[in-house]
Amino acid sequence: MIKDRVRTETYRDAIMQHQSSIAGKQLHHRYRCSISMLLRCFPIKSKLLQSQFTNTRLLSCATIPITALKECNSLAHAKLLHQQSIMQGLLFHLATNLIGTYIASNSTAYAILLLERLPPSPSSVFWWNQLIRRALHLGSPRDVFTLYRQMKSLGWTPDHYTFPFVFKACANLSSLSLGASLHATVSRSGFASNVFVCNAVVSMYGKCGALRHAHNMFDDLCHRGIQDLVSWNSVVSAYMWASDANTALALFHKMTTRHLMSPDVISLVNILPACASLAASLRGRQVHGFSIRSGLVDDVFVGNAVVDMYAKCGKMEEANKVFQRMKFKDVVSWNAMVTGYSQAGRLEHALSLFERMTEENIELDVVTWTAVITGYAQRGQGCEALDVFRQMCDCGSRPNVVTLVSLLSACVSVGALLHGKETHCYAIKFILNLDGPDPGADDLKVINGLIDMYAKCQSTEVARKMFDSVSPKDRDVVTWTVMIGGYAQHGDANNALQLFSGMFKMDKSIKPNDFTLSCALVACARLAALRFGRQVHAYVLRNFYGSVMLFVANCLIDMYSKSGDVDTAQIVFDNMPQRNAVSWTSLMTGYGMHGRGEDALRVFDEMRKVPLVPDGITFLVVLYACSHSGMVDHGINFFNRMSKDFGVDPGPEHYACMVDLWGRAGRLGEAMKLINEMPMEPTPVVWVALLSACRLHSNVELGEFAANRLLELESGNDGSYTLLSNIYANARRWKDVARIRYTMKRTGIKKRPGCSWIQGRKGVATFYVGDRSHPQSQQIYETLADLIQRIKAIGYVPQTSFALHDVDDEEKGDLLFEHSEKLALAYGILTLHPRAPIRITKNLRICGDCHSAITYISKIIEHEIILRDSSRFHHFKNGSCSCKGYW
DNA sequence: GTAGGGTTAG
Repeated sequence: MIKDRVRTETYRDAIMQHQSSIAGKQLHHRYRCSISMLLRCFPIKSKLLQSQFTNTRLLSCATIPITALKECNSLAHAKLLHQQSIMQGLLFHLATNLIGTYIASNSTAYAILLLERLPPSPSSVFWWNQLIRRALHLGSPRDVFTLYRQMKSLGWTPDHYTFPFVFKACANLSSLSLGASLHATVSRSGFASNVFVCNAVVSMYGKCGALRHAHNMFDDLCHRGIQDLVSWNSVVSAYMWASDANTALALFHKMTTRHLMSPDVISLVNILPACASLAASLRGRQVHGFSIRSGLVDDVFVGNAVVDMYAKCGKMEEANKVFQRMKFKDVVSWNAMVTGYSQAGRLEHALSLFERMTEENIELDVVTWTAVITGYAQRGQGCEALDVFRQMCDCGSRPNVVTLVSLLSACVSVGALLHGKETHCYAIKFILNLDGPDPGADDLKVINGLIDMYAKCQSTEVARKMFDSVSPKDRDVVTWTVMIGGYAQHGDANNALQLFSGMFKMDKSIKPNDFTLSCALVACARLAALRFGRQVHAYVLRNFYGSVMLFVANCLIDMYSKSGDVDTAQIVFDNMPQRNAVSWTSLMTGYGMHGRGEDALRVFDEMRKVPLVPDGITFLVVLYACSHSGMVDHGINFFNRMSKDFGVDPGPEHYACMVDLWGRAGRLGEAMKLINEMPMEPTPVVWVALLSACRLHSNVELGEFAANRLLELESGNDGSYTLLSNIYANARRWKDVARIRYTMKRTGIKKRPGCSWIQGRKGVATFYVGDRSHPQSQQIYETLADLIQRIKAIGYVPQTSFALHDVDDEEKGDLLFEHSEKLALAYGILTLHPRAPIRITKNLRICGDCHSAITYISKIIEHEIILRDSSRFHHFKNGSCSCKGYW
């Protein structure tokens, strides 16, 4: 009956027949027949059957024609086919179909089960390759190795299709050891002549950071004459991985000119970033031209790379032109533009593109968001960056390592410790993977960012704890650099130098880079640690011979001038192969600090001849130099010309400098007049300049006025209280002194203790006021007492107003004699070679009495005394000081 | 029938 129906009836009828056999609990036999019939007629159509097939109890006795099942690819079909081929004794013939079906339906475990039972044969290696390829594309390089080892242990021989996949897995794991041993296997098994396999080797070495090996393999291919375009592309890509864009470009050039290879899409997307990273816009333009002529520019990858190349070369107009003409744009095209504008500091353009992306329903990805966050961070708009981060999270976009590092730099730019901590929490929750024994490369980037953030947000101790928590073997040069830099800028510069030395001792293999060296030099400059600075300089010369990096050289100029040796700063400057605006201003600042205004102005003139256009900072430095050298007329002249002749409008800092200039020269009326003429509200620095001048010239009324303005703006500054208190003390207004001292006590403002240190023969010795902790303390005080006696005899009179106490004059004198700079000087005289210069650094301004005493002392000793205070340098020699009273 | 080289954020 059923047979008849099969011949004549429709699918619907057959189904009905089937259903009735279930409902009527018909004989098993009939049920089997109904399934067979349905399958025979309608093998794929029947959803109902698919669900029935999984019922193995029913299927175990049904015989289904194999042809009906061959083309199916669901797991259920595969299982049925598997079962039927066993039943019908066809498994061996059908195994490969089955494996394919299992792989296609993501059931690799079944596929492997079958492969384990199959006798190895070259033609069936195909299925292992399929499995391996699948694992690779799913991003599981470890599974690739498991499969590779499994197939070998079962007696299969990998072929020339297998190896490229496995090499790629090595590359993804960046495991040179796996890659190299696989390379050995390949050479032994006679695949050395297969260009596909060899190209994969080149690529693997490149991605594992073994550039030399990659190039050797490539040379080998060339030598045997079997290299093709992919070989060239692979080796160029290897150089790009090693960030050697110069060689990449040279190879590309050789490939196109000498070997007459015609670049393809991949050659172009390889070489355009090389042009970009070198800002070689001319070469980039040539490549762009070629891509237009060859029509390859229509490829979205090429188009994106061209846009990015122009953007990185700072040619946003060109980038935009290409972007506009692109037939097909994807999110990368937009990102390249957003990033370009953001990097060029044209954040408004970036933001408007960002908005257009939203309007045009282009899905923003993590790169888009990160580019905007970075744009804000670079501008110092940390709050906006954090807002964008929140928006990003709200939109469901997952921040990654780069986003977090950018966000941390945004926190740094606004000193937002709290937001930094929030970011830290976020990192722990979602980004950092701290389960393993040691942090991965991505983890380390975030940890480095966190150390940097804590150090720069005034939490050097937390930063140090994090630094210590990273095991020395896991630290990279950035880890060391951010910690050293944190100490140099925001913590104790001594710690920075200690850590810098410790780095060499702890890890012989670690090499400081230009950032590390700059941070160490910043610390030296802070401490005026000339000897340490010279050692760093020597290290630079030994290890970076002929290529002292611009940044480092600028720091050397700063270090030498701040350590009292501006002449060596000039030598460093003279020997620089290239200079930027910072080099010039650093040198001018150096001369300014030492009161060598004439030299500063000479440098300014030379700078204009280069020619370099002076900006706001240049003028600030020039005015500073004039003011510290007493060159009042020059200063006034520059101040008047800067806006008129150079188009640079003076800011509050320029006004402060002018107030300083008038004030030091004792022309307080003119200083006050200038403040009144200011087009903007005076900032604290302006009032500090006036207050200092009032202290210098004993003007109580104006001093009080300045101090009150200052305290309105920032009440927590101990310096302003001290200055005012000194003014009162000088006028013998002890009640006012007491009032100030009371206010300070009440509001918890503490006067920073004065501290001086001196470059001794063995190291640095540090002194506080009245310090008796030094082992040679007794000799130091004796030397000092002797000196004071001797200079009193030649006319020195202690200027008691500098002692901040309402006590009788004799006692004040005693306190004065214990000032840290005097102690340091006595120690220097006691321990240094006769005639060796004595280099002293003080954290605050030198006290007036000390200045007078040291001037006298320089008359009776043979040493030159070079003293740096918080404002400038004083070179004492033969009874006079280089500051000529301008301090 | 499978394979090698690729764009954007720090």
